[in-house]
Amino acid sequence: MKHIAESTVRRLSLYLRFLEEFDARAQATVSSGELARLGGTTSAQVRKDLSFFGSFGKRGLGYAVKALIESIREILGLDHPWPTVIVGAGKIGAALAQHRGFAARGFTVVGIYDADPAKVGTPLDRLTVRADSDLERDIARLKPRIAVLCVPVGVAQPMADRLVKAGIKAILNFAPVPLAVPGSVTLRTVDMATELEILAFTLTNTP
Amino acid sequence: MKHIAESTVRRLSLYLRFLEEFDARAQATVSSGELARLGGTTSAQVRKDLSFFGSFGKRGLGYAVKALIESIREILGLDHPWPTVIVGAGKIGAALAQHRGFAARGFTVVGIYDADPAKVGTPLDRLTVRADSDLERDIARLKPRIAVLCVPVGVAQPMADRLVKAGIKAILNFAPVPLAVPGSVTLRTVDMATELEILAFTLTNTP
DNA sequence: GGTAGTTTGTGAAGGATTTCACAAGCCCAC
DNA sequence: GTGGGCTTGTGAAATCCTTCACAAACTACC
Repeated sequence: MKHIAESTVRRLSLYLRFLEEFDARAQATVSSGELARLGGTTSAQVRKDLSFFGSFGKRGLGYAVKALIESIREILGLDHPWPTVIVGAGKIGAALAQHRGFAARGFTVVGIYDADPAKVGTPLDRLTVRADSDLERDIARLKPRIAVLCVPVGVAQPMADRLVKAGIKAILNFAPVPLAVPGSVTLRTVDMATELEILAFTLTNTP
Repeated sequence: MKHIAESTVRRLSLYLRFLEEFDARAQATVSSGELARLGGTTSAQVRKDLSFFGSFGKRGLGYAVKALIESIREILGLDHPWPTVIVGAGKIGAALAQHRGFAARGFTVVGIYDADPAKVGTPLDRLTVRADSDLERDIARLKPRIAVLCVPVGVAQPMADRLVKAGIKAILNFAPVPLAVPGSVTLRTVDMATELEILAFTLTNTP
């Protein structure tokens, strides 16, 4: 398949949110213009984004909300659950483990791990923090393909290496350090400080 | 000034990290190639990024680490502190309030607020959760220009409106909903579920 | 002082993404 | 069934971002 820009995928995720809201309000169809207005983009952009994957609308009418939800779910791979592990049960890891939004989208947290014996055993929602030495066994058993990495900077790279070796195929990294992973593994780093710095830059450079 | 792409600013933030590491190891100069390798980009990109703001290197030699750190700090606006408020003392808000990386970059959290009386008074590091009714007075007094918004989806928009009215100029939004703010206010939304969905898409669409 | 070896800064080229603009298709009313 | 009013899907144009490639400038060493 042709390469799809990340910005396109990000917008599809956003459209999906809006569509679910429309569905909740029992609106049956929606136009590219409506989705665009909500998403802060243009109707042409919405149509182009969808057109990479097929033809989902009806001219003159717009898109059937329920059908488009199904289609986008399938495009994003959300038509089946994604067992996920969280590594690091510090403040951020624990917060994410209890985060509603993940489960709602099919990212089932099947385990949260920490190297600190003091944290092991802590209950978090329906989970209990487990020892990081259990990671390999649990990954082999529960077959999560995604890991959310919330460990301190110093141990992020070795832990990423362990996860890759254990069979993890995608890592969402919250440690403020760029990680090296093999090409067969997908990596995304979310760095809160960088986001604030972008804000600071904008404030500094706009009159 | 000419418009600068967000990707450029994001990379500058990254270069700054590397430069600080080089400085900690007492390396005095660095080439665009070294920065590029660490950052997963090309040396031409590094030089182009910097060239938007001036000419910082010496041909044949590279960049003086300490001087470039100073220059990038100034470009990003990190040469002075940024008082910041966190709104919402739930799991994510509390985690961010205690996050080391913010203070390290000059984002001083001057207050954390919540509407839930049960949370008000909770100590977090050197701060105590305050009532959200204190927001307007505190913003007027402490003059933060940046707010980190960690409230539930349902109240995110009204709270953003309040913050804007109170004088906040930039919002980092963790609520999974796009907010409307006036053009004079900068907004960034970080949506964890979207990040996971991008991973899911990649896993689904790579052989 | 001159030469070899680096590395920067930057126009120009190339590639990617967004926007434009319009034909084609659909519904509804009559 | 025909016309009017919408809305999609999509090539083409425009814009934005990255990579290329090379002259200019510096150090080191003889």
